[in-house]
Amino acid sequence: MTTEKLPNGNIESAKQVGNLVAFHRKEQGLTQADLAGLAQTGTRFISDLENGKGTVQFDKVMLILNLLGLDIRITERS
Amino acid sequence: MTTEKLPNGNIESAKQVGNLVAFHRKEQGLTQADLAGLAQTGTRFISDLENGKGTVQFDKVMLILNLLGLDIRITERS
DNA sequence: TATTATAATTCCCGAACGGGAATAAAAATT
DNA sequence: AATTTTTATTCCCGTTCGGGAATTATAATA
Repeated sequence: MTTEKLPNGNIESAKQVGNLVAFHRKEQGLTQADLAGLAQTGTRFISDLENGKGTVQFDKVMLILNLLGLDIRITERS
Repeated sequence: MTTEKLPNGNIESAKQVGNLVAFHRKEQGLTQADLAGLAQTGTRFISDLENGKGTVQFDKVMLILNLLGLDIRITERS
């Protein structure tokens, strides 16, 4: 897997979100199966998400970010 | 339509995103058809999104936010 | 209030999500 | 290197998205 830098600024792609999810999941010592269990979803969804699949459902993404203690903020472009 | 306050802080629901989209779209003098055209999608998707449908596709949501000049930022919960 | 513009809802339906389970691949640990 | 754990990929298949178009409802303007 190509190690990509984590986005410090704005999110521009689903792949960046996937990287964030994978990073913070591991940071908390969780496997994909763990996170899938917490989110009441399947491991395939977690895998898809972490690999940057853009067509995943929006609310599921929000749920995962929430479970990992990540906040989403939307602001006007400066 | 119930006028709801726009979220100043973190996004917690798809409905909040929908409110943001609707607000900024109108602010820029765009109709749903206009925005749908820009995003190469249909008016039904815009309507669904603005009404808080959570199962819309993640990358489409990002595209719309982008087109409206809105930035997405994901940070660790303080 | 009448008229017009905009938005929401419904229908049909092809395309694709996503769960579960199994397998393959990759990573980690000893 | 061998074993074990974790992750990725594939399959089957029910469910649902989402486009287009038409209709209904709502909002806006004269």
